[in-house]
Amino acid sequence: MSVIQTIRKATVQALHELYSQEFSEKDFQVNQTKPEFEGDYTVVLFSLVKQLKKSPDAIGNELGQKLVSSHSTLFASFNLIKGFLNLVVQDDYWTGFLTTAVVDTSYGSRKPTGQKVMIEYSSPNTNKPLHLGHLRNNFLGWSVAEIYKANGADIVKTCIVNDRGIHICKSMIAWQLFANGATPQSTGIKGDHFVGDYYVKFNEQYKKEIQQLVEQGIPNEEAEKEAPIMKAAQRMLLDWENGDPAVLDLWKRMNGWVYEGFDQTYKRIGSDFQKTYYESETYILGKKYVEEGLKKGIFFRKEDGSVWVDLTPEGLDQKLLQRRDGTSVYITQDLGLADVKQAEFHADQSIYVIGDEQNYHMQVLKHICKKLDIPNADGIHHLSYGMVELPTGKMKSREGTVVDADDLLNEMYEIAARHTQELGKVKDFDEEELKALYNTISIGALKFFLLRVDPKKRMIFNPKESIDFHGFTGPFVQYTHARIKSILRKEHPQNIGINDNLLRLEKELIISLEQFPAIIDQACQEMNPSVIAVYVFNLAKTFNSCYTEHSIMNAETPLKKELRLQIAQLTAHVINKGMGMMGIGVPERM
RNA sequence: GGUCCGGUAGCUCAGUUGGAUAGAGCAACUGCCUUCUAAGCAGUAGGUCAUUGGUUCGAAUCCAAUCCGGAUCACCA
Repeated sequence: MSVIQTIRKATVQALHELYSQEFSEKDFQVNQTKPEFEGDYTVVLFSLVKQLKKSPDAIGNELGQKLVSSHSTLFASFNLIKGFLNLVVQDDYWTGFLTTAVVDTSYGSRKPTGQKVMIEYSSPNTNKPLHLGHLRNNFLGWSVAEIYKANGADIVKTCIVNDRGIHICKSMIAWQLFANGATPQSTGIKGDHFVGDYYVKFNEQYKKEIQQLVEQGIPNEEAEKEAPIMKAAQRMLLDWENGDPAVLDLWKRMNGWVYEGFDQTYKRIGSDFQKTYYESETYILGKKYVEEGLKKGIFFRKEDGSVWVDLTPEGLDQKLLQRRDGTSVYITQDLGLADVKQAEFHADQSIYVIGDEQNYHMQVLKHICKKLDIPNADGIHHLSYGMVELPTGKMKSREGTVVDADDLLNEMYEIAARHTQELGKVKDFDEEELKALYNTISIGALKFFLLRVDPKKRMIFNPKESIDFHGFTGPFVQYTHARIKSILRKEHPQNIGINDNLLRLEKELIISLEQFPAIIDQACQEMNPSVIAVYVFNLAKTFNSCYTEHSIMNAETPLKKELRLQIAQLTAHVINKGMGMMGIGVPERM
């Protein structure tokens, strides 16, 4: 049990014994004591005043004495300032925690709870390469999965690939028209970029054709429908749905190119999935729910034959589920997929990592799943994240204002390499080691940058300023780890018991280390990796202060040295584990 | 127009079961490498927590109204 939990329980009991009334942990607050006061944790007394009809000072004195006398191994003393009861925890208690935790190689991981959690993320389209927005999605999904794992959950990572539809047909048509049989192999262009280029070409040609038609006096709206290249794309979509072998063949070929490209990028950023679903295989699945919903009277059919669900009682609108021509729409596919996934994995919780533009859609999906009695529909959760924007505004692929994922990764790599060389670091690394280090640093900087912000907030990325390697960044934390490892290579702690007075920074570090499991828990509850990022940064900062202030190798006494080695070792472990939950590696040297 | 989300230092962001004098990083300025890695440390400066009112011992945090920004409400996905 954590210190703060112990204090809460002890306080409930002490209050009960003092005043013969029932209390719960919600009747008062326990916070970490502000640095300007003496103490480690603080019980806020104001909320007890009404119930006890006593002054805060009176309660504080009685409670403080009671706590210190009944928990003498935990508390050293207390002091009382304006209704705040500051408790000083025994140094022995902290060092006792330290010597136990430092030998626990799994510190920070809970035992398996049996809870099964499905996380769907990434979900790319196969007509263009990944961009910065996808990276935020990937990093979030992967990280939340790791956080759940650390909290004892059994995780299934899934991905739904949007491999069919008009957007793919656009790339296909443009390739037929303009490629002259070129391939990624013949041009040396990465497959997903290759296909994406034809998507861009389609839009250029489409624009031209619209303009020509408009110049012929055709209204803009009509021109958009009548442009030959658009009509060709629509025809191709029909041919695809009718199973035209030539179209299917081209489709498979071009998707294959894209997957090759995606695989490279996924490998580079460390994304993986246990199960990948393809929309081309799942898009018809929803139909049976339409029938079922109609039978149960949950859905209704309008005069034109289209099928709807009425969600006005839930405060939403009516939603279309099947077009009048009998084809299904986006949400219907999602219904089918939700059920298939559930049948395959029986998850208690199903998390969808999707942009906040789909908040409404996901709300509707959950309501319908519940109405249809899809198992564990209550466990559906939309992990909604904000868009990544440029200083100039939203990224738009059609206008070429997207930050491409591969380009960005390459650029980061170059910066990491240049920066490392300028600092004159690791002169004795061979080429392979250097490559690995530049990768670790650049990917770490990028992941940390995207994960340190609360997912639900929109964030701004300024490519000009690029990403810093100083301050609240991945490399800062990685550097702290490398520093510690440099010491531990020279000397390890003996892992003996410690009985020594703690200096301010030593104690601050141990307190922080002790909070790690609670931090993981919070990050898990909130599905928010930024909680980990902030924590790990603060830990590293405190360590660096301590490092400069108090020498480890030349400590005042052998016992001090042992203490600081233990702190250093546990700090390295927690940094490693915390960064690992964000998919960020930590180097031994940098 | 309805619904949802956001507005905290010049910039990027922390800070919700309401708690002590609102915190980091970047940028600016001042110091610190003959001592465990200076991708570091110590310090200075920078605030009407969008605005107004309310709730109470106490509000960046809760409530109401207003202003600003965004998303969404498609027989697109």
